Amino acid sequence: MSTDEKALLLEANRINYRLRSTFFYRKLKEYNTLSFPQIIVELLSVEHLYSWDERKEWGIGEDAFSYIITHPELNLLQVFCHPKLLREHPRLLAYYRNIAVLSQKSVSYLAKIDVKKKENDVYNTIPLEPDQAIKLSILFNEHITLIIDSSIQSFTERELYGLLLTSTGAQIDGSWRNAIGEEAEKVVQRLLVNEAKERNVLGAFISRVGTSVEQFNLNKLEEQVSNIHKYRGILLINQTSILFSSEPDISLIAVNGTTVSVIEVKGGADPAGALERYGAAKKSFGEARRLSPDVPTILVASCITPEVHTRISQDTLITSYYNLTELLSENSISYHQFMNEVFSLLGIV
DNA sequence: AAATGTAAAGCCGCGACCTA
DNA sequence: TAGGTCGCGGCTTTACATTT
Repeated sequence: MSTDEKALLLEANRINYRLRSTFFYRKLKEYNTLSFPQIIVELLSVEHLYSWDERKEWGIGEDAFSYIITHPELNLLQVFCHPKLLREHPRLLAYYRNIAVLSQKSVSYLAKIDVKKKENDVYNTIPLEPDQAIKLSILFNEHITLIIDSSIQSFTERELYGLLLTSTGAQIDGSWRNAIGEEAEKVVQRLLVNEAKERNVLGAFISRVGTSVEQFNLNKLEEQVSNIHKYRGILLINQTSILFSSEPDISLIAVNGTTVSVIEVKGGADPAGALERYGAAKKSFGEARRLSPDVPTILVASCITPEVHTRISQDTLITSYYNLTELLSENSISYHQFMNEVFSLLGIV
């Protein structure tokens, strides 16, 4: 790797990790994680209105139960999930799930229940069915019982909140991984739209909702480009179009509706993940080639290791490759190469 | 038949670990 | 040490089912 490339990579990493820091902070607020303990404390005033007689059926271990009930600062509602409470306040699903250190994905695997919608349901419009409340309580309580038992009579309130936060951190991390890929796709989409405008070939935007189109209007362009997620593509004045989707991320569509080329964007910058992203791109391109055997495929990736580079250059599945970081630097050679390739595939010189 | 709801599969990757 | 491999997170799309 040249010193230039090293500097480029370093700068890209610096930007990415700065974004990651603020992303975590933003998500922590968005998930309302810190408000849960307060909500629980408020509920403690009605704790006597909840019976724990059936605790055995709810997955609560007897040792853990007696430990909590005799603990000076921990309360039952704080630690164990009560099915009635869960039905009354479905949003607290997120609290008990994280106390039990279960991911949304794990709950969907283990209890076959999609908790995401219910956790985000601020207005309590989605009811939680009785059997679901029981099922979830059992799962959560079994896990928190495991944790308390493993602590050997030393579990504290601070540790309880520690669990809440670490589990939430894992969730935010997963969300971040999505955001990386999404953002990289959008970056390339915006580049294409702007270039289309520069070349005076931008005809209209295709809206994601319904079938509406928005005629190209210079005054609205800036807003449209910053809200690129609202659009599923653009129409060009030579009656071709560029479509944004997933798998492939971007498709170039000919006058007759056939796909002239597919573009896959990989935003991840971690060298350790280079081969994996290469594999993912191959998978996407494989599908495109299956549908039309000779279609040119273009890979845009942030980080390619030497090993992956040699594989790409020998791989007929990938027609051409561009470095995303290079593409983004002002007036770079690869930017022009990329744009020339894309627009000539669309019949624009 | 159209609209809406739900489950499954696929996509977005990272960090830890391990090896050449 | 670089980077290949593994396992895991969330989110979106797709396929299928159900309701209107």
